[in-house]
This record gives sequence, C-alpha cells and structure tokens, in this order.
Amino acid sequence: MGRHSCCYKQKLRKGLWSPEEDEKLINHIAKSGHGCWSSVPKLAGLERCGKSCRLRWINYLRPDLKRGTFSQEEENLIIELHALLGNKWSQIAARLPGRTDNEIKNLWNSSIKKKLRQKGIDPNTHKPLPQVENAEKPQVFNNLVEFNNPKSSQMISGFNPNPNSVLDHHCSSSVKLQGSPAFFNTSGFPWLVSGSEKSEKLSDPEDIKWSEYLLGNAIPNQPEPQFTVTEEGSFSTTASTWLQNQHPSLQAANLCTGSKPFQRLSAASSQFS
DNA sequence: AAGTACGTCAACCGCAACTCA
DNA sequence: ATGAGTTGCGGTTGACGTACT
Repeated sequence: MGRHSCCYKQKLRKGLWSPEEDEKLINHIAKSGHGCWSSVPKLAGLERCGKSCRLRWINYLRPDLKRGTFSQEEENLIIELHALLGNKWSQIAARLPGRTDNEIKNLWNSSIKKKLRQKGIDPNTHKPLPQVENAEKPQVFNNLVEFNNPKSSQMISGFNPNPNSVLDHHCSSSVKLQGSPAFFNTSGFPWLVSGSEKSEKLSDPEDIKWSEYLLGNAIPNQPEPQFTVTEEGSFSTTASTWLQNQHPSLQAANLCTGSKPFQRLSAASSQFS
C-alpha cells in the first residue's frame, strides 16, 4: 500500500490548490461530471491524482457546501451524533447538509473535544471525566451487547446499560430493553440533565428502551422511541425521526448509511480495543 | 518588533471495501 | 475465484494565521 496507484504514474503536484487548478476542476465537472475520478486529472488538464481531485471537490468546491462557522445547533447535533455513532464522520456529515466529514472532524478535534473536556465530559465516551479516569474500562463498553433479531435472524448490537438487564424482544422486529436507571447517573451524555424531575423519572423502575440511552431520554418532548429491524436487515428508529424533526437539517430519518445496512454501533468501542 | 506557542483547516496517507473484467 | 483498479473513510500532518510574551 501507499500512495494511490495513479500517483506513481507521473510526477504530480501536491499541497494547496491554486485558483487556476480549482477553476479547471470546476469547469471540467460542470461540463462532464466527474465520472471516474482517476480520469479526471487528465481530462481536466490537472497534474494531480484523481484522489486529490475528488477530495478537493468534495471538501471545498462542491456547490452545495455551506462553509462558514458552525452554529450552536449544529455543534449540539454533532455531539449527539458522535455519542451515537462514534468517529463515523461521514455518517455524521450525512446528517448535516452542506458540511463535510473533514470539516466536522476538524471541528471535533480542534474545538468540541476541548469544550467537552472543560465541561468535565470525556469526548470519547461522553461520560464524566473522573469516572472514566477511575474506571478500568468504561462501563458503556463493558456492556456492549449483541442480540438477534428474532424475525430476520439479523445480528444487531448496542449498549446494554446494565449487565443484568433483560433483553425483551417485542412484536416482530422491535427490540426493547429493561435496564437500570443507574446508567443515567453515569452516562455523561450532556443532555441528560440531572434535574429533580428527571431524577424522579429515572428512579422509576419502569422499563427503559435502549434507544433512550442512545439518544438521551432527557430531550424534552421526545416521543417514546422504537428501534426496528426490517426484513432486509436495515435499521431504523423513531427516535432518529424525532431527531430529524428537531433538527430539520437532518436528511435521513433512519440510521442506515446510504444503501448499506445498519452498521453495528461498535465503532466507539473500537477506540478501546 | 521579534520570537514563540497555539489553533485551525486543507490536504495527504494508509487502509479496507467495493467493482469489474 | 481472483486480482487490479477505484472509491471512500478515518487518522495524521503541516502550512498558515493569530495570540501571547
């Protein structure tokens, strides 16, 4: 492995793009579309590799990019999605129209991480910092569980907030969890406000659904979420639909990545492997 | 004013997954 | 079934601008 194969064929320019190069690339794509990226440099008259052209287009030249600073709402959404998806920047970017994965990744590493730490929240686990430091392993990852969708035999996974909790499979493909409210006291999700009203609710031993852990049941007016696994193995949740309603910028109501079936929520756990 | 530290961000690198002949 | 070519992703680097001393 190494540099992209097309880069070996000739001496290619690297580094920052000049306005002239940008113009060539824009003109070419406006005229012919990008087609096969490896052929773009030749057709556009650029001494760049196709990979570099693709990156330049996606991250900078695409006409639908928003640019500019991120709003507070966007930052909050990124934090919520990161808690849910981990460092899946492309999946997060897919839910923020006009933003690129690179842009979001940069914002996370340069700004959001710092802000969360200042609030005493571990940006990797979204748990309170002292607890993370003291714990041998973050609880949330100790409790990573997998379970079968009884109808489609699809394996799905999620965070089981309580090792002793009971996985309760409901009506066809919906999955429900029973868990300990103690999880909420230690989850560290910034939206899990520790108000008295919430504390009362959390101490209620009633069943708690897994999606509430993931998306934060302290979000006001959030309807009771349900996770659903379709026959094809794709995965959706009413909670994400709710999230979309709260954030009109969200494009996809489900948690699938394009045409790909639901990807396991193990991304965050891999940070500790 | 000059030097240094720090933050931001565009771009590159390495890898895995995918496509297709 | 296989391997070369292509695409997409996440991590990392380095240039540049700004703040600070």
